[in-house]
Parts: sequence; C-alpha cells; structure tokens
Amino acid sequence: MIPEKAWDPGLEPGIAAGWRHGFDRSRRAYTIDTPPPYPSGRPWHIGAAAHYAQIDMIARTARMRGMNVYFPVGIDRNGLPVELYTEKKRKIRMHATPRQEFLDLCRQSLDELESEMLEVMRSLGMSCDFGNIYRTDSAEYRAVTQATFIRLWREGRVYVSTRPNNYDWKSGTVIADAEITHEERESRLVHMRFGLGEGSITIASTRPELLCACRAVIVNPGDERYAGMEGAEAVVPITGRRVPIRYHRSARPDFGSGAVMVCSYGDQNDVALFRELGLEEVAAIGPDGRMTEAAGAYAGLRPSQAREKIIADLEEAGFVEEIDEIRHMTPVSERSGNAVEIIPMEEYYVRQTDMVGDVRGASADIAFHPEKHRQILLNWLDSVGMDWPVSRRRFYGTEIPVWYCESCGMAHVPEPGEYRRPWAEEWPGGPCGCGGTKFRGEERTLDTWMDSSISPLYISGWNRDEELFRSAYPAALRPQAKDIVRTWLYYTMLRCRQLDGRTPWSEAWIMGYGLDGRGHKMSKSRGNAMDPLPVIRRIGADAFRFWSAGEAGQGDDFRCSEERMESARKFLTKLWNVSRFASGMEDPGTSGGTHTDRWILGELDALVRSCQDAYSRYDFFTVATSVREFMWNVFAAHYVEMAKQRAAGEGFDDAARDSARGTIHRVLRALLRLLAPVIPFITDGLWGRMYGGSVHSERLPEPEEGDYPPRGGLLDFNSEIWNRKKSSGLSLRDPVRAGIPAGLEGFAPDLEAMHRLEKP
RNA sequence: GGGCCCGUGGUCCAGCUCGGUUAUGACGUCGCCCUUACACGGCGAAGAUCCGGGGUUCAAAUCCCCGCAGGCCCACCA
Repeated sequence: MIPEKAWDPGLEPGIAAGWRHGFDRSRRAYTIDTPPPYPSGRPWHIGAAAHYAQIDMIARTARMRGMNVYFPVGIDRNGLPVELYTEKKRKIRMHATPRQEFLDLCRQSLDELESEMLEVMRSLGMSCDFGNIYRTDSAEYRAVTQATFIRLWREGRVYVSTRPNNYDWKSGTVIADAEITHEERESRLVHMRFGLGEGSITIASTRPELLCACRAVIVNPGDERYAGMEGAEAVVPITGRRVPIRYHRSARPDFGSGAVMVCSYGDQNDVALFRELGLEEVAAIGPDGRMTEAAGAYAGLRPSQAREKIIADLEEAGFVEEIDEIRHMTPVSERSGNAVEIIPMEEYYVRQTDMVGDVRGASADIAFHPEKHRQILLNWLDSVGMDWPVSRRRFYGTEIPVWYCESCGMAHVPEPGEYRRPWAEEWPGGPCGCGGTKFRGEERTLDTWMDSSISPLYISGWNRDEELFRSAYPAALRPQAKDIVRTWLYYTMLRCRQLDGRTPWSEAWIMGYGLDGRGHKMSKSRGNAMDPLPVIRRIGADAFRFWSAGEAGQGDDFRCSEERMESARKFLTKLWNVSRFASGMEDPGTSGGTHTDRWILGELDALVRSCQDAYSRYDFFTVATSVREFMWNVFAAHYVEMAKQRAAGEGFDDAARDSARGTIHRVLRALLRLLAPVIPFITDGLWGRMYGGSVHSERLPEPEEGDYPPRGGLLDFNSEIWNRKKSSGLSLRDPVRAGIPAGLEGFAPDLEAMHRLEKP
C-alpha cells in the first residue's frame, strides 16, 4: 500500500523528469499554434499561467486520443511593450539613445523577462518542446517575416501611402486600428460663435485647439435652421479665416447646434470629410505631439495645453457661449495608454480591405470553442475599413527590408532568405535602374503583428523545411485569449491566406480573461496583479491546473482567488487516498461480477461519455467538475464504502471479493486516464506506482455498452441511514434496524455489510 | 449609437438548447465524529424572492416581451 497519506507537490519535478513527448515529423501532425507570450513586465500574469496550463491540457488530450502532436513553444519579443519597459527601467528615451545600444538593452530586458515566463511554463508541466524554443526576434524568424514582406511587396500587396493615421506621439509611431482602444475621459465641449454675415452660428467642439485647421462647417441638409445656407461663409474665431458652410448628412441636427466644424484632424469623420469635400489639409499637430507653426500663437504647445489656452482666449474675446463638462470615449493607444492623434504620415500598408470577404468565408471552416466567440472575429471583420499600416518608427522590431536609391529615390527590396538590417547594412544588390549606386536603408520596423501573424507558417517550416511543412501545416488548432482575436487571430488568417491560400487551422480555442478576486481586470498599474510562481511553488502545478480547469466555463472570464486555488488541493488529496486504498489490494482482473459493481461501472460509463464529449471540445471545465463529482460524491462516498467489506473478503466468497477489487481498479484506471490531461503529475505518479509505465502513454477511456443497473434511490437511502444513526447517537459501525427499499434489492448484500443492517 | 455575453444560497458555479421531481455541486460557515484510504477527512445542518415586471402554459430558473444592473466588443455625435 502507498504509505504517504497525502499528495506531495514536491514530487512534481521528479515525475516530469521522466516525461518524453515524441513527435514523428514524417506522419501527419496535430499542430498546436501555441501563442508565443510577450514579455512586457513582471510579474507575468497569473491568468496567462492558467491559459498555458490549459493549452497543455489540449496537447495532452490530443496525445491520449492518438494524435501525433506537434507542440512548439515560442516567445514573442518584438515591438513596443519591451521598448517602453526598457525606457522606464533604464530611465532613457529610445530616440535619444544610439540604436544598437537601445537594442542591446531591450534584449537584456527580454532575456530576463523571458526566463521567468519559461520558468512558469516548465513548473506548470507543459509538454511542449523546450529544447527548441523559437523567438520572433531571432535572425531566422525575422528573415521569414522579411521574406513575407518582400513577397507581398512584389505582388503589390504592400504599398506606400501618405494618409491621416493614428499617431501615438509618446511612442513616436503610427499604430493600426487594431491597436487602439477607447477609454472614457473627461472633456470640455465648448460652444463657440463663428461669424456669419451680421450675426453668428454656434458650433460645439471638444477640440478648439484645432480651429487653425478648420476648413469647413457642415450642417445637415434637412436642418431647417440652416436652409439655403450652403455656400455661405462662416468666420472662424481667433484665426478670422472664412470657411464655407456645406451640407452633409453626417451632421446630426439633434446634437448641439447641428453645425459642425471640420478640422484636420479631430477624428476619423474629419478624415472622411476632408477627402470627400476636397479640403486643404492642415497639419496642426506634429510628429512630436506638439502644435505646429500652423497653430500660430499656440505653436509648440501640447494639444491639451493649447486647448486650455485657446479656451481662455476665446472666452476673453467673447466667442464662448457655454462650456459643458462631458465624458466621452477617447481613442487611446492600447500599449502606451496615450491619447491618439490623427496625423498625416507616409507609411507602408498591407492590403487587407480586399481580403475581408475571403477571411470571413474562411472563418466558416474553423470550429470555434466556444462557438459564441466566433462573433468577436465577425464583429471585427465588419469594422475593417482601411488597409493595415505596418511601418513603425521604433527600433526593437523586424526591420523593413527596403533600401532607397539616393539618386532617384526608387525603393528596392533584396532577395528573400537572409535577415537584413537596412539601417546598419549596405544594400546587398546591384545598381539601381537609374544607374545610381548609393542607397539609403529604411530605418523603420514592422508592426509586431507582422511577425506573430505568421506563427503557424513559421513553426511548420514554411519556405524552409518542406517535409515538416507537409506534415505540420495547416495546423490543427489555435489556442488564444479572446482579447487578441482582432489582432492575432485575424491577422494570422489574413496573412496565411495571402501567403499560402489555405486556412491556417481547423479549430480555434478562445479563452477568457483572468480577473482578480473581485472580478476586476488585473493590471500592474492597479496593483492587483498576482504573481503565479509563488502560488505554483506552494500548492503545486496540479492544484493550480485543477483550479484553472474547474473555475469557469470554457471561454468565460475567471476570477483568480488564492483561497480557491488552495482548495483545489483537497481534490488531489482525495484522489490520492482513493488510490491509496486501491493500492492495498491486488487487481485480480475481473470486474462487474455483482449488481453493485455493474452499477458503478454504469455510472463510470456515463462519466466517460460526458468527458469524451467535453474533451472533443477541449472543455476542461466539464471534465474537472464532472470527474470530481463522480470520484468524490459517488465512487468514494458510496461505492467504495459499500464494497469495502466485500473487497476485504469479510463475509463474501472469493468471486465476490475479487469482483470488488477488480472493479475498484477498473474505475480507478479510468479516472486516472480521464484526469491525466488536466493533472498530469499526480495521475502519472499514481499510475506508475500502481500499474507501471506512464499514464501519458495510455488512451482516454472509451464508453462500453453494458447492462448497468440504475442508481435509483441508492444515494438517498445511504444518506437516510447515516442520518438516522447520527440523530440516534449511534456510531457508523453500530448496527441499525432497517429494511432494503423496493428497487434496491440488488444492492442488499453490500448495503447490509456497509450499514450493519438488521431486519426490522 | 450598434452588437455580444451575463445576472441562481455569504462566494463561485451547474441546470436553461428539447418547460414538469423537495434547483446541482464546490468554497466558506456551524455541529458531531479519529468508522482499519483520507481530520488536507467523514457524517450531518443552516443558508436561494432562480435581478424586477408582464405574458404563453395545466405547469417556467428554463420559452416570449418590457425593464433594471453588470461585463466586453465595435462605432465618425462633433
């Protein structure tokens, strides 16, 4: 019999040391497109640890269903977050630091942060290939990213254009719509009087500092207050400029005065109007985030400062009618938190508007788990309105592989294959068509999603390893969190369809957020972040994994409470002790010999069916909760108690005794296999000690047809007897007078032994 | 403004697709018990207007409508 009375998490490392997870690259693979986590600070998010624990459950489930699982692991190391982290940590500014020096500092930060993440992944027992970690900032990865850029460039799917774009002056770069989020912020809606003939027209705006860039006023054509006014001129306060009044349906008569000033650029609507009305664009805000010369007296100020000053000036000059304090949704950079300005810049774009229908069609071929999260992608597809700006004025990213001829300005891309750094390297090709031989390297880098969106191609050896690619691509499954559907999931579908024509995976598994104990989003700035490592060290990976699986439904947000994680240990202790009991008796290899034994095998069969169904959807919540319910409240509480005397051979013949022992082992073997993907340490530890070998080489149990007696009122009857003994002050060992209820006659021998029933 | 999700004992969660037993289980709480697997346990107990209001029905947590309260996503109301 197993001597220890409880599961010891300290055994975990030793058990993991024996694991080997083979992958046969010559056979069709079950590829998991594992999310490469982004090191952006410490501690790593405990919700992410839960996320990776569950991704590992997917891999283990697939193996136990006979799949040839290819489970790579990578780290996403390009882009803004680590740059911001490094700037803060070193108290430096990127643009004021020599480029190579800044890159080296970022790399140091990444190495530190990465080792912590890998440590978490290892302690969780992840069965991915740690011997072959990929990094998106490696020369090999970046060469592949650049090769995709070069190919898209040659196909005309990448182009350069100057257009108003989301600009984050704090990080000094353009960002894509997908990187924008909206936050409710305080703002002042200023009602100003514009001159109009002898009188005036009132216009409300939250951006009065842009008056210098106002080039039109629009009113709704159906607005009676402004009938016949099209073509009239309004006089802009402060600047005195005369601008035309135009009809436009986007002016809402019911908001403010119904008249709107159109400036370059207050918001996306202004962008559309400038284009549509053919207005002259004015750059009121520069790339440094300050007002330009066009702002006259306000030049050099931040827009927020200029706003305060111009409001004061407007008030003094008597132009202000009233000011409302309002809260409205302001677009901010998701990664820096800075309010985004719209500034015209020349940038590289990847065509995507022409692919939206294609991606929508392809999404129909992907099974979503849970199905409801498909909607997140469809919603996003509906809102893709412009091409994807991919150039970033940042350092730590994959360099855009372009050189420009210094004579004619022509852009050249090199042959794909090598990793290129145009800002530091000479143009590797021949002279320009114009005869020019001097070239200037591009200094910008690519949006980090350009790297991570080819992860399924990269891990499958696309363009580099034909054998692996045939086996591993398209991938089987993409697991990821729901907050990056519009970025990682969408961009990956876009890019893979552009480059390969196929859909990158057949299934997408979308997980919810990890919230704090009160249900609020966790963040370092809020101070409610939880470090996963100390928790995992204290309670063990299996307890953490079991908590994660059983805490919330598949795809739902979940709360991270240490108290609840601790309590997951109790289940492991229970499993340990049930196994300990079984380990005290040999498995005779026969089972189901009595009514009671056939009953529990029927209960087990129902459990196996429901777990098989749940496993096919990678729904570990259903697995964890239904196995716990069965193991604890049915098998241990009722069956084991009923079969105990019989298994000991006390008052039963050898056949009945052996059937009890065999049935206990049969159920236990099934339970250990059912639980192996969720809690791989304890199940493997027990399996090895009791049955030899590794549970992870086994298959999940299959349903078996059989003649299974129903439960009937069995559980209630047991409870009733326990209750009766309790209320009469009897010990559970004391005999009691009670008859066997109708329908439970088959259980009589075991019930009589268990409760010491005497005929009434 | 549009959309998606959600609201069940102190806490978390199941059930709702295909209406019908005393609404599932866990955590926590309380009481009793060391019964030869387990005190990291066993048994028992207390604890729920199933968000509110209408409707359909013999019957609603479950279906329909209207609200209210959350969460999230999208969006050009300046």
